[in-house]
Amino acid sequence: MLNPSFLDDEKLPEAERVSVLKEVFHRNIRLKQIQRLAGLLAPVVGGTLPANLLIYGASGTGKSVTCLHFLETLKTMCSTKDVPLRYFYVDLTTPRTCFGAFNELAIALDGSTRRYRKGIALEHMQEKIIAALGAIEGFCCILIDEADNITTDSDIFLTFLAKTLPKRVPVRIFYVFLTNRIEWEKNLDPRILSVLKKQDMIFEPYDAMDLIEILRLRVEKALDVKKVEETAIRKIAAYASRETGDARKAVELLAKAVKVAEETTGLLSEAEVDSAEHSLEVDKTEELIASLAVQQRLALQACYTGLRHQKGKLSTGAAYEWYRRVCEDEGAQALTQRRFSDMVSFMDLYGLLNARVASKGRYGKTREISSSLPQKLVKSMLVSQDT
DNA sequence: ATTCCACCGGAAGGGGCGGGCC
DNA sequence: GGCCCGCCCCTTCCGGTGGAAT
Repeated sequence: MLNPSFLDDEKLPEAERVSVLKEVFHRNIRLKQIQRLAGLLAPVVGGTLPANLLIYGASGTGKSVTCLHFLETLKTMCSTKDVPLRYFYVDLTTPRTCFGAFNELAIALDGSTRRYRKGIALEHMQEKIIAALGAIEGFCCILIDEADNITTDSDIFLTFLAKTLPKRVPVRIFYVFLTNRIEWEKNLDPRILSVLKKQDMIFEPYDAMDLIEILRLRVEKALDVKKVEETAIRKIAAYASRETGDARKAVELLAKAVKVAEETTGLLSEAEVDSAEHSLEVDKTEELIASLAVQQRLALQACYTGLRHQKGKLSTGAAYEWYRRVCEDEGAQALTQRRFSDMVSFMDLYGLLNARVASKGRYGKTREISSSLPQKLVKSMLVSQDT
């Protein structure tokens, strides 16, 4: 491995990240999307305010990077025509409250890195934002990533964007909202929608060909190309595109496969990819188990201890008995069966076990709980929790 | 057809706590 | 920093349910 950081975006310095992205776009990936963006936002070059834009697309389809890249080009185009354009990026990737959203916006606008103290009145934040925008002229694009991620009072935030802000500042603003939830628009206040006067656009997931290009680029940057088989890349792309077409996942899988290859043959072929796929799945499950709440972990532990003693299926009642015993051992307060029942359905939902309701006629109706995890994982879980 | 088992899963209400707001 | 309200977790209560048994 020559330069492993190219397999992990988090570790890549900003400048490198940008140059990698440039190359992605040079290879004509996302070309269609860029052309559509251009079609919709082009008016600004001629000095007209374009409509606001709402972009849908699953995560990992390159919405953010494509938009950032495009806005950068748009900016240079504008400057050759003497149209002043600035753009700001508001990242709501992690859920924010209404206040938090204002905070992010303020940070993006005034360039400060520190977050504003919480406990400041909302109006104060709004004034800050207005002041920052009041200082600039011409056009301004605000790119709001994961706009659906505002947990509370998103109406207030959006109303401010749509109504208050344009009135209070001289700069002419247009927005680009990114979201991966198609139904977001539906739970918005229709009045806000009408003010926004927006246009929609959809980002298709990457197809296998796109992913192959992206992976090749990473391989060229990060690895000794001779040690990577073309078929392996294709396989990764196939895995990723079959699932969601998420480029991040594809790169993640590549990284894992490289790790596997390093530990074994030193050569990256299809076999390593398969093995990486598998171990990635195990990692995810372990992570999921580790992140469970205490009670849920106890319940899970109880189910699998029960299943060990009684092969096959377990009824809710029996599982609950095990659970009470486990709780006693651990010195924890056992919850009610009602709650336990909910936890079982929860864990079924997350694939940590199978639980389907079945009627046993005269002998009642219950969930049949059975294992859905590989034996190895179950063992390591029970061992690690016995300690 | 009826009974009845062993739970399901909705509703309502209590209580603790953490985040929003000043 | 401190207060307060909303949310989440939990319990209690209870009507509902599919199909073996009778």
